Amino acid sequence: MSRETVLPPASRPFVGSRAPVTTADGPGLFAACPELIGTPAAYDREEEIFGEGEEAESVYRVMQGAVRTHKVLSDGRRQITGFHLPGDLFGFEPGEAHRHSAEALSGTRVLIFKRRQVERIATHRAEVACQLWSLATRSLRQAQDHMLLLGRRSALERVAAFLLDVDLRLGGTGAFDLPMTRRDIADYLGLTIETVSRTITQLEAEGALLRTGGRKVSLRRGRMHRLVED
Amino acid sequence: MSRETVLPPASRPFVGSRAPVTTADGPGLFAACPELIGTPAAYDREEEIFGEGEEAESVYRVMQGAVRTHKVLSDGRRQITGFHLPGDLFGFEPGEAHRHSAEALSGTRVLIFKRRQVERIATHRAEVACQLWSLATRSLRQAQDHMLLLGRRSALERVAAFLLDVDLRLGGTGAFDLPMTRRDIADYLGLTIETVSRTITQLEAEGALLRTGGRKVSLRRGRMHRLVED
DNA sequence: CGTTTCGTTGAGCGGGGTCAAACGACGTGG
DNA sequence: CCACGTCGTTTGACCCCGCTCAACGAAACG
Repeated sequence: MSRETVLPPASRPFVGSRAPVTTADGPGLFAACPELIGTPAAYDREEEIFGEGEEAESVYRVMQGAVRTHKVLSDGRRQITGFHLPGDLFGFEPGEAHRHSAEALSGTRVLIFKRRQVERIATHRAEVACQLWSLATRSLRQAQDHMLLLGRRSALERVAAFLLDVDLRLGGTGAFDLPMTRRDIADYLGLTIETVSRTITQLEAEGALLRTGGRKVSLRRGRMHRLVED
Repeated sequence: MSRETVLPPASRPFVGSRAPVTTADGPGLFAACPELIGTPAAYDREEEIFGEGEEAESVYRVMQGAVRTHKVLSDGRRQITGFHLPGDLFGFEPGEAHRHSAEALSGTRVLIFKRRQVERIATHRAEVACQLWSLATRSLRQAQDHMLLLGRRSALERVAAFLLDVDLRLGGTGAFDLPMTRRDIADYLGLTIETVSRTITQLEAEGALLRTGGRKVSLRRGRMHRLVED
């Protein structure tokens, strides 16, 4: 698998973190930890970053692009457990092996941290360990919110909630370009691609969004929110 | 709300942890931390331990009995995010307020730890912070497994997987007493009580389990496992 | 251009939901 | 001790949301 081919122009083994990382975990994880410098890497669209069962030797921070993590059943049914956008971390595992697979949704740049090194530092620097803790706790909360969605919400609510969430994480302007396919959305929401498609059509018919070509959408966030209605 | 009325005989504000806590997080969380001694408390069946929105000032460890944590939508739809058996911890939150409710399933004893105190200790004792981290990561993994179940498994698979899981957590003998109602099971599995009931009937008809009165069941674990497959 | 992948739409079906009734295990009071 | 009410569970009848199968349109790519 050739890395770094589809990627935009510019330096490939790029250095430092100049990406607009203003999301999630504040001013950057491990900020208070200069000896922890990630190794930059880049992945093509659909390229696997790690697979289920592989040894979990690294953790990752998205700098640019987007990543999905998922689990699969033996018959192919897939559940995407999370999308990771710039600023997000992923790849932490409690044991020695990954219990997920991870792939890049598009040309994606990440910083790689050695798991052993992170753990070693955490064992003698409480503030780093605390960061890891709060990070994991935040992911846990997200996971629990998603359980409510998967267990108890209708297709319409799922798609509406999803679009609002992506909008928020992408800047909250109400207009954005979906970084994932219908299949990815379906496998995240526990639906089929047909249902996702039909539901988006329905949302457009109800005036809750506008399809503005390709994967671009523009949300009427007021109407959208009324559909989710906590 | 009268605490400690339905509970078995014996001392109510009971002291120490004599319960058979051999589960989950090994030889007891905070074991390496003698200054962290939990305050014992007891709750009746169906009694609320904390509610969504309340200030999250404590974390809890189950010593005896069982606890459920859940989220609800405004129209009453409920998703149980976890059952907590002896040895388990619950009540951690990333923010200041609980984003769940928690109730006792039956007469239940817990140890209460002050969140502030735990956090204070974690900030200067890396090993405690690491324990918290690995705890959260383990919960996260469970949550992700449950997402796969909620998003992609059939009713039969859900119920079978659930029964196998409870069996395992209750000792793995194959015969046990379900500590929760059909409603709780349904709200955990994203089903209705009718579907849970019908599915158990079906499992019995297929010879995968035996109903041995009340909530007692006896699993044919071989057949059961073949239904979950993966 | 043809080919492939992705997205949309339609027709029909079925798994699981809804509504309703009856049953069994308890606990309470006559 | 039994009549009665309550609550949890089971079962039946019916229906609908979302899945399946299939065709077609629209980009992306060689």
